[in-house]
Amino acid sequence: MKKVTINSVASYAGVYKKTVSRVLNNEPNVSAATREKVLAVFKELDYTPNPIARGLAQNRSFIIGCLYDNPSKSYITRVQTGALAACQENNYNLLIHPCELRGEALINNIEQLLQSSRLDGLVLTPPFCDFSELVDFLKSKKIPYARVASAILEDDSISVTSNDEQGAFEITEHLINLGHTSIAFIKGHPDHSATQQRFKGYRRALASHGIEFNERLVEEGNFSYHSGVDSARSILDLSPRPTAVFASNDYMAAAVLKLATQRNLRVPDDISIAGFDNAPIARHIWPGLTTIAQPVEEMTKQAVTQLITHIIEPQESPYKVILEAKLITRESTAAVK
Amino acid sequence: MKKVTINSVASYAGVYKKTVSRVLNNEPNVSAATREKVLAVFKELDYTPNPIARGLAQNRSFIIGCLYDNPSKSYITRVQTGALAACQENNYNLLIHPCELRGEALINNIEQLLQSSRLDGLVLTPPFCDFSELVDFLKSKKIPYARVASAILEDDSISVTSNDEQGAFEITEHLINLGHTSIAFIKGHPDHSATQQRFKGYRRALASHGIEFNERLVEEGNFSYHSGVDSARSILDLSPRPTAVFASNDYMAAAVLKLATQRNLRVPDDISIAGFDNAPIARHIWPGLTTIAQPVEEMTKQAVTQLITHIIEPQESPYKVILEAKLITRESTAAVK
DNA sequence: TTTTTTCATGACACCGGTGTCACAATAAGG
DNA sequence: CCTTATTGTGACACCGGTGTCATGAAAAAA
Repeated sequence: MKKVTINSVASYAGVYKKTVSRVLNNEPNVSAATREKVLAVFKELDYTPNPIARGLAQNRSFIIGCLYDNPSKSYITRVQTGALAACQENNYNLLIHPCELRGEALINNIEQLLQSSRLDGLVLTPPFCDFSELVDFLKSKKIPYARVASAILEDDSISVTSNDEQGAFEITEHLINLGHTSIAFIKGHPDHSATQQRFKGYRRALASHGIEFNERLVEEGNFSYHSGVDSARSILDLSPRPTAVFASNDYMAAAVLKLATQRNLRVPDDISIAGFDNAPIARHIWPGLTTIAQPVEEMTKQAVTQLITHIIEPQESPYKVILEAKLITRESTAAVK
Repeated sequence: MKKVTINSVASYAGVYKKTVSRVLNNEPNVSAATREKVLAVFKELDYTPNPIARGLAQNRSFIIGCLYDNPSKSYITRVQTGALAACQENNYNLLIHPCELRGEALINNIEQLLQSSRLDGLVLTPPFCDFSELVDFLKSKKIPYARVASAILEDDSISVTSNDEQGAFEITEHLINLGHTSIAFIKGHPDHSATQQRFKGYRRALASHGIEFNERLVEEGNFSYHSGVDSARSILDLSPRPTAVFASNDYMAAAVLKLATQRNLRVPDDISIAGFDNAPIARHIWPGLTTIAQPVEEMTKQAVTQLITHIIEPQESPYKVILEAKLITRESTAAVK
């Protein structure tokens, strides 16, 4: 495999390399005949432009960075899938960068990343999407970024979200419609805006059905399975025991299910359990979890597509979309007996 | 943030840029005084070399590609974690590239990837690590690669593996020691070498304990949860029903557990279930799954570290390591009644 | 002390593209 | 038919580093 460079193409086609570059970039001011000729040589020599050289000349890397700090592996892979789809369509590459939001030197870490990799832009997934310290830093450095699943919409940046509050409202209402009035709630990680949103939806559903909010039914979790176990213990120890539990994600819901089963409670006969996210585990366990499905891949794909569009040619008005979340009922919720 | 280039550093330090380059790359033939001076300027101007320019000059991209085609999200993220750890230590970046082994044009796809991204090397995860068509292609193109969790050790390339056969032997023996003699087995995806290895270990354990192998107890799966459901159905329909099931991974084992529970079988009292991989789901369900834990992150980290070492300076003898797998007993297996 | 070797550094081309401008050829306008 | 725009292409510097070689100074050997 001898190297095919722009120079070899140029001499082979009998034109100057700048002309080849013009064809490559679909620039105007190239005669149709020349364009055809060069394109034919591309085919014949099987030429692919060197992205590194291009990057050097244009000060671009054709790489997007994806920031995450999330205990849910399934969420991460869904984000990656969506981001990769967008990247591939645009001949971009994806660089993944897990790091801790509360790490001692997040900003330094990111600065280091940007300096060493010359990323063209960043995708901020929860909880980074709502971390103003980081967002402000990126703004000051003029690094393009897009936010996925953020609760903050006022910001003048690219943002693709789904409606967490509404999803939580619907799943709570689903429980209420099944006759439940004592519904425990497990919160997510306080750094994630989804945590507040889902809690709001839960409270709004209670209020709109005239059910009094009871603080003792609320447990603090952090989206991890382990935190779900602790919360579940507190909830199942309550007396009277709630007839339903709504956990802010499926891992914590799975933890409730596990503990309930260990205690010989029948789900959903003795207690209904609902989750959020439609993670794989929701259908891998018995009974399957009633949950809310969010279009995570689609959100991320749209966000990254817009980010790349913006990088290539800065847009006047920021792209903002809110996608629908959908209730999925499985066996873990049933009418109260 | 004005740009700091090698030229600005050079003029600031009063040396020629090549000298700066020498300091950057720790080349010999730089006087201690000059080196100190240049290093001081690095600090003062907060200089970071531009990897793109470097890449152009050295025809390198400082990017490793990670190939996978795996239904297990937890496995993928573990691989990524290990690979990222190695990359970060060496100032490399990781590019992830999911693609289908049996896709119509895998080789074309990979060729395209290599041409467009100028990757410095590839990590092959199962099932790619044992796909000779791809390995031969990479060899012919002289693309450095490392294989993770491969069963083929004869190859003269970097390979880090754990002993699947031995792991399967141990977990089968664990069941036998609990008194089980009728142990069903669910195979993995036929394209994965682990599938054969685990099956071998299962058979060796049976043989070494004088238990006759029964073909009717073996089901074909493909590592997906869904395939586990189908296999589980066949196994639970057998009469007499086996007293234990060993599934080639935890997702399929979880499927067996789900179906058994749906049919009101008690696990492990009525039937023991064992998995493989120690995926998160193994401890997220009740009863927790007895399984084999492999050091996936560590394997990948070592493989990538060696790959990078090899890229920087080709090694004479290929790096080969086999790491230990470990039996983890949980509640899903018990003595036969 | 003279000659040879080693060492530190400079000069410059080069990696493979893109940006800017000059210039000739062609098309449009008066 | 001549002047003025427009268009297609070439020439060349430049992006920010590294490779190669020349050269002068210092150290080692004769």
